[in-house]
Amino acid sequence: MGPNVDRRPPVMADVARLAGVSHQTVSRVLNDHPNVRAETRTRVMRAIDQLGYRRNLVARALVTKHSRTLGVVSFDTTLYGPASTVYGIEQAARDAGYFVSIVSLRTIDRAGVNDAIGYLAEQGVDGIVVVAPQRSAARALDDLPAGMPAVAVEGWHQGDVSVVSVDQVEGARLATSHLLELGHETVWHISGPADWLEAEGRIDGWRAVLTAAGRPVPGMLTGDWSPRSGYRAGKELAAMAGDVTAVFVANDQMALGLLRAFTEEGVKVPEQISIVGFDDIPESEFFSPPLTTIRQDFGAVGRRSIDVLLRQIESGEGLPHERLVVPPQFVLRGSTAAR
Amino acid sequence: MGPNVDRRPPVMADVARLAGVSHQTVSRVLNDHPNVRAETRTRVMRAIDQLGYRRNLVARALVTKHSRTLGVVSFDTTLYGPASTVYGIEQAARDAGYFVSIVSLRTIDRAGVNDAIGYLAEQGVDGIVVVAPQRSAARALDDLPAGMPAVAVEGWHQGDVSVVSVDQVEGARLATSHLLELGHETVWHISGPADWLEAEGRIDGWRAVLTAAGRPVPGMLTGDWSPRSGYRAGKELAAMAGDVTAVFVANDQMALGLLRAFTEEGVKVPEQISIVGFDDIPESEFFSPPLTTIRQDFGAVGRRSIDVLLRQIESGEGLPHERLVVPPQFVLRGSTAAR
DNA sequence: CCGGTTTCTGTTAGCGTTAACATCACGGGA
DNA sequence: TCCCGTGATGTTAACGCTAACAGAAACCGG
Repeated sequence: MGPNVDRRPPVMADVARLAGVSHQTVSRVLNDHPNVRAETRTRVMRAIDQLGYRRNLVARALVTKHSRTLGVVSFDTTLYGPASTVYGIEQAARDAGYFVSIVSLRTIDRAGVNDAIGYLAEQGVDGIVVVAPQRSAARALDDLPAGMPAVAVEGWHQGDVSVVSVDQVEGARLATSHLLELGHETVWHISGPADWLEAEGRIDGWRAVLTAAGRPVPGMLTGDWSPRSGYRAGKELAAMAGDVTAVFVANDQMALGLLRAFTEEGVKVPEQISIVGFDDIPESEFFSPPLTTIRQDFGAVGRRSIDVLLRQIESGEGLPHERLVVPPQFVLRGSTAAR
Repeated sequence: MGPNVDRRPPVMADVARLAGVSHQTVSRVLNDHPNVRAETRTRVMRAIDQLGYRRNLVARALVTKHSRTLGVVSFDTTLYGPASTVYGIEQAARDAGYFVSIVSLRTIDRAGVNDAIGYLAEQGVDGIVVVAPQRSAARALDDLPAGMPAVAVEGWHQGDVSVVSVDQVEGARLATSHLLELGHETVWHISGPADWLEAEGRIDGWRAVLTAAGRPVPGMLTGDWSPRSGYRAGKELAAMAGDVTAVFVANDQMALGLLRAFTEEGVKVPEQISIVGFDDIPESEFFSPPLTTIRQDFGAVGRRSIDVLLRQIESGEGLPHERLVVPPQFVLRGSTAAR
């Protein structure tokens, strides 16, 4: 059927020939250049979908030096937090007309993050978002390729890179004060793993409220974010019987483990012990009892980070680095009660 | 400091000049071409990291016609299932030396999936994985760009595209038979939403076991995968008092909602009603009681789909389309008991 | 009806890489 | 000694697109 029997996909020149114009005119039509006669435009358009032509963005990127692709480096996108953040990033990027190329690290360390950034740079991304919740990962941002726009999410700030994050310290404050206001003498804390910035922020907020109120700061248990580690901590706490009346757990999954351990040990929540979690995962509302927790708006974090990044890209570098903080939100449910 | 004070990143020609060779030789070194003298190779290498040169993969893709990038189209990567699948895909792809470009759809319909595929095709991906758990989305695969390697995950098979999925029917069989073996007269089912292929498969397996055993097939309740919808179903079921003794719930999140509703209504699990879930999310083990469920190995699904896709890409089309099924696994915990 | 805009379209020259072919030096067998 | 194969390198021409400039056609006021 006609001249188009060969396998090779059509290129601009083919469209041009069919429409009886130059390839440049086709380019103009595709890029909404104003100076094209309406009739010419429709003729080109007709040729385009007659041939099923799609423009080759690789060739375009080569000459414009913009790929309209953003790189995202993240850690274990199986977890609710990272997954939601990346989702927010992807949505915001696509709304702005950008593609998203993802590198999801198994283990997160400086070298791994650096490699990932390197790959993305070779691939020609216009900017990079690094979801770097760990100290070691955050440090990798110090040696970004020169002139590469970048944003750190939940990252640590010191160098010259913008950071968007939820105010962890404030979240921990909300949780701890709530428990004190209910009349508890002090609040125990099950923290996240050591190297994590979020874990540190939550510890800081918890400790700050306690000392400001002149309360004793109990020894702290450390988990790894998993329900299982919360379960182990719960067993330990349950053994301490009446000493413990209130616990602030660094995330909802560990809180679930705690709840389970308490159920097994016959400890009643919230009658004997009150619990506050962190994150507000979709399940929390249906725990037994429903979990009082601190909500993080991961979607907002993702969107804001793209805002910051695009502003950097489109203004052609030179912008001062920003530090954007998304406020956490207290969510009252059934796992806390007055002492 | 020397000639390299300008901002423009170095290109192959710069490296060539510094090493005193032609740009083609630099290309040869970079591509591990055998015919390069060892001494020349090291000279080039030295020049490369002296200049901090990185090769421009966009230019490379333009001439080779291979971007070494794979496209992934998915739906709500906030959910554990899709998130885990995409994670598996990304890991497998990177191990094979491919990048992954993701489009995560808010709502999934034929037009949306088609657009996404179109964008990815323009961007020059070498192949596409579509996580298409809905009938409507699966149909979009019928009009893939000609010659574009593709794989559907959890998709529907009829046209000429390979499919990788967990055997939903078998999973539902395992769940239902387990409950019958415990002596329950029949098994109720809370299904997933109508258009979803996974929901359909689970209904089929459930119904098949029931009719094969000559048991009555109770009316079916339908949820939307969310804990809340499970909660609503749980309230309904609780109202039916002694009639219901066993429930197979189409996913773990809804099972959690069910558990919560039963707790509120004073229905004891597993004493009065046994429950089996589906997915085995990390939380299930710590529900009260720990949930008996059917595990889906999402990571394996992701990896297998990349296997299939790469085989297609690297053999230069023409391969027969495959249908790969990953077996589900029964996980016995505490939410089921003998009648 | 003429010079000077303005609008439309075409021509040419890259972007940075790899493919294909050309060249050159070297070594070994006839 | 000559010739030819082989290995190492260089030269040239794409890849498909946009930018920059050039030219033609249409328009306008004096």
